Formats: sequence, C-alpha cells, structure tokens
Amino acid sequence: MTRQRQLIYDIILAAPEHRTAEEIYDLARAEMPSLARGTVYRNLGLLVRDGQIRKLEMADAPARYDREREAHPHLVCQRCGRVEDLVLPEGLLDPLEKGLGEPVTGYDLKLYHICPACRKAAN
Amino acid sequence: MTRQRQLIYDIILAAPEHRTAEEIYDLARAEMPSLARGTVYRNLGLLVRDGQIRKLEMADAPARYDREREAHPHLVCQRCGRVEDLVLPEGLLDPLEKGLGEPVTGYDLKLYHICPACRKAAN
DNA sequence: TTAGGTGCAAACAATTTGCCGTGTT
DNA sequence: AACACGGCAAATTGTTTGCACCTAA
Repeated sequence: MTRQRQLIYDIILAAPEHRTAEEIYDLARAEMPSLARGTVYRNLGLLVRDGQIRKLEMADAPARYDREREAHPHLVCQRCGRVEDLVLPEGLLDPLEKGLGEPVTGYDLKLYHICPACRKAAN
Repeated sequence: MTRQRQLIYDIILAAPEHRTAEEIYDLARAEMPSLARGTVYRNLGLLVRDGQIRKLEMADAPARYDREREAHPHLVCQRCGRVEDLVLPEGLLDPLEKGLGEPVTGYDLKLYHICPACRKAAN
C-alpha cells in the first residue's frame, strides 16, 4: 500500500459514488498533483484483483468503481449515467441458477431508469 | 436496407452466436471483400438503434451482438467469453422493481460461469 | 539490494467521425 | 437535385505498457 494506492482507495471508500477512473484521478490530483493517470489505472486494477473494490462495466461509457465488496445489483440512469446500489432480495437469482444445473461464479445485474433529476430536467 | 446492412443483419440472424463487430466484419468480408470496418460499426449502431438487434457490453472485451429482440439474461463464460441466452423466469425481477417504487426501463443480467469446454481444458 | 512502485510518454484496442464520392429516389 | 449511405483513413476515447528512476523493506 503506497501513498498513491492508499489515496485512491480512500477516495473510493469516502463516498458511495461510483466514480470513473478519470474522476478518481482528478480528485486524487487535488491532493497529490504529481500523480500519474497510469498509476490510477494500475492501482484500480490491483485493488479490483485483490477484491478490495469492484469494477462496474458501463454501457458505452467508462468503467466505474464500487467500494462495496460483495456482488449486488445496480440502478443506472440512462441519461446521466449515475449509479446507485441496490439490495438483492435473498435468493432472487436462485430459480435461474437452479434451471442451469451448473454452478454460477458471479453475476452482474443492472436495472435502467431515468433518475429523478433527469426526469425533472426533461420537462 | 442497403446490401451491406442486409448482409450484416443476415449474419447476425443466421446463428445464435453472439459475435463481436470484428467477427461480423470478417464473416461479411468473405462475401463482400470491399466492405469497410466503419460500415459494420455504423450499421450495427443503426440496427441497435432501430431495435432489430441488441448490443451486449462485455467486461474487458469488445461488445457482442444478439439477434434476440427482447431483453433476456445471458450466461457468460469467464474464460473464453462465450455467451448463451437464458430464459428469464416470468416476473423474476418484479420484487426488485417493486422495492424501487419507480419504473424500470430495462435491465441487463449476466451470470458468469466456466463453460464445459473450458472446464475440461483446465484439467 | 532488490522487488515492487512511480511518472511519463508512447502504444493499443475498440469504436467513431469527416470527407468525399456514388448510387437511388 | 437531394440525400442517405459506403469506403477510406484519420481521430478519439479509455486503458495498458515499456522504461528509467526511486524507495522502502
């Protein structure tokens, strides 16, 4: 855990936002102006590999990072890309897995909507 | 529907495979060698926009395209990236949507596993 | 003193775009 | 003539990598 990795990790832990690498880079540079973009990507990759954070692949947009360690669904605004965590009702996906007969190693569930802010703006 | 768009569309309809733009480009060029890569991307975009096909965003890999018109879950091999369609049990996601109180405009559900071929190869 | 990490810049992969020509209505 | 689309190549975007230097165990 170098200073730079700690900084990046702290930024992710500090808020429930699901930020992009670029946003994290900007926030981190406010604190450590010498920080390189490559270092951000490298450390995000390592944090994901070690299971300390999660990477969310977004549709037609840069990936976002989630401080939550366990798999859970997300609610994504189709307009602005904002992401919220959802709670997965216990055993919700069981019927699907059951039907498969094979073990599932993970899942990715996103629900799309238009967030209140965007819906208001659309008027 | 130009010749090139029809060709691209036919390739997608012809098989249940979920191919990448590059794979579609290669298959199409076997039939029409002058076809440009940009044309493939342009037409895939239009076909998606018009709801004739679906785009599947993959984790750390190029997007794939699905001939199925309606939303449905996918089973993705973590090793080789192969994608299969799944059938979503009726009303499976209702509890989630219910809990939200807001309308959901769509969803994206992927289950990850190791496909039989890859599991065998791992021995 | 050596393994791992950094900053920097160049490289990359997937996709998009501008431009200009061409076939169709 | 208007126009949508194709081919081509250059541009963009998001991300990765090679390299030389540095630093903490």
